[in-house]
Amino acid sequence: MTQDIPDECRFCCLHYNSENFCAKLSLNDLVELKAASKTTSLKHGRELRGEVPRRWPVIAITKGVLSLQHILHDGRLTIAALFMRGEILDVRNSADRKRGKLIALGEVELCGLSADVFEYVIVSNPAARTVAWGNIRSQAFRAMDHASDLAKKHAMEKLASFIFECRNRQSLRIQKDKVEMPLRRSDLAAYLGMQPETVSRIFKNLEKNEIVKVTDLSIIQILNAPALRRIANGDRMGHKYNLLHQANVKKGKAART
Amino acid sequence: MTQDIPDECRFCCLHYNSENFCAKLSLNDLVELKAASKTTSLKHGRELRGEVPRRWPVIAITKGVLSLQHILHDGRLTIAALFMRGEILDVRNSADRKRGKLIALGEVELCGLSADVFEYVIVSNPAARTVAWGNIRSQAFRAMDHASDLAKKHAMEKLASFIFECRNRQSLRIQKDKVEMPLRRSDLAAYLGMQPETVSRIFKNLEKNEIVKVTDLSIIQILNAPALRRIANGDRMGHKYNLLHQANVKKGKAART
DNA sequence: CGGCAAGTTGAGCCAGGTCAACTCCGGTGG
DNA sequence: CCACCGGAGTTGACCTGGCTCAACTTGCCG
Repeated sequence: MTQDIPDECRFCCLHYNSENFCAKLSLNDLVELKAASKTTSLKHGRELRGEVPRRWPVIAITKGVLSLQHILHDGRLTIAALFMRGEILDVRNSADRKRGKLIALGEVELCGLSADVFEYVIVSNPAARTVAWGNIRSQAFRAMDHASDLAKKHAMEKLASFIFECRNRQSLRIQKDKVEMPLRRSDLAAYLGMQPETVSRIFKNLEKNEIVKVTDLSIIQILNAPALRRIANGDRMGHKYNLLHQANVKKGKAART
Repeated sequence: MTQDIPDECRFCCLHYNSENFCAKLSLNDLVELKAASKTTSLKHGRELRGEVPRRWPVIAITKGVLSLQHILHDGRLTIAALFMRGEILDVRNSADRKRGKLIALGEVELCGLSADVFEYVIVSNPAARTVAWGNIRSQAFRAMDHASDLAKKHAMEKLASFIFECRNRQSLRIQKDKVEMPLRRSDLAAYLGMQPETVSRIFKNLEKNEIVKVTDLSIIQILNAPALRRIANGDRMGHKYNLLHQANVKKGKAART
């Protein structure tokens, strides 16, 4: 009896994109994994919880952006990490850590995999293992990069870094110099550890200096990539743009040396 | 021909601590892995580079603290992550990412493992695989937690969180209420995204409020754990301690409600 | 005991947070 | 078709936590 690729998989980026996990599977394994999986979708702002993460704790994002949110006692909210299409998030044993909630930013579709079958695939298929291992490693290193951005960069530098992060992560590029930001301003602020007001001001400033152009609130066109790169890397030269308080300057405060 | 546990392994925490990677290995595998490994030590401030990370890219920390440092163009330095005794750090393919340097904080000893033999063990030994996978997952989640701390917490809250992080990570506890901080103040500041001066002021403040007592610059005694916990969690109540600028208060600024 | 690095203390300042008002836009129903 | 509403984003004015710079103290090593 010959089996065929399940329809849901055929049009799923984890399968048709040859670098992703499911693309590495044999037909048999794919069918088996599919049988032990559960697809769901989440609307903006909804939390992923309940049966899905408990019974299918290896979560492959097939569409949209899933965020890991932490909330402090007094209500301050941060987005600790973003998970985008093609990534696999392993939430096994997440009960024992009282870590944050998984909240959808925009429309999210995902495919929960059974831990047992996932484990079996990891052992039997070296290519799939390499992809999965590389995936979690890049999550770790990305989180570390992000932590170091938050630690020492100024608001404008963080935003510049994030534009590049988006560019690197997005699978489908619309146009060479355009980057899609699949987040609302307030979520962006929560991820970068700043206020929506500040995000707005920084974008305005970057536009005034003709470094980027914001077309659609979620599409950023990079006009001056080298300058943006310098800002992201914390070059002192970027400081000449760092004029959030232009008003003060106009009011007559002396320009710095 | 009967083999014995290699001496170096016998007294290594990765082996004698039953939760760690090498403890899960059969004697044969242990001997084989040892044969394909390379131990080194690094003095404070030295970078791990050259042959070791290239030829033995799976690095098990057996003693001390290794840091991943990022440096911005204008010299600002951050510690993106800390790797402590018992942890395994996988730096395969780290060439293709222009990510930071691995710098020893204090005396570090480590055991570099060959990628091939490590991979073989991962496949053949489920218990070892679970440990290694769990290890990298906790690195990822810890980095995310840290990122979210850096994003929204105040200096005192970050420091309080870090005291708990140290307590949770340290293998050997000296005394119930004492935590060892295996970092110098300036490294601590680099990890928490603040200035050494600020770290100093915060410690002074915590001592004045009898929440902790600093005995040895690297030993912190927790006097009031619930209060420290509240501060770490961002409870508003913590604000009553948040008086870095006591001078201003003394000078007559009105107390807040 | 002398010299250097690490840590501490003080004074002043500024980047970005806070608060409040306003604009923009998509959806809804009369 | 337009008036209304509510949430997201923007703008302005002001304030403050923590950075900066500089001077000082402490601890460590030869």
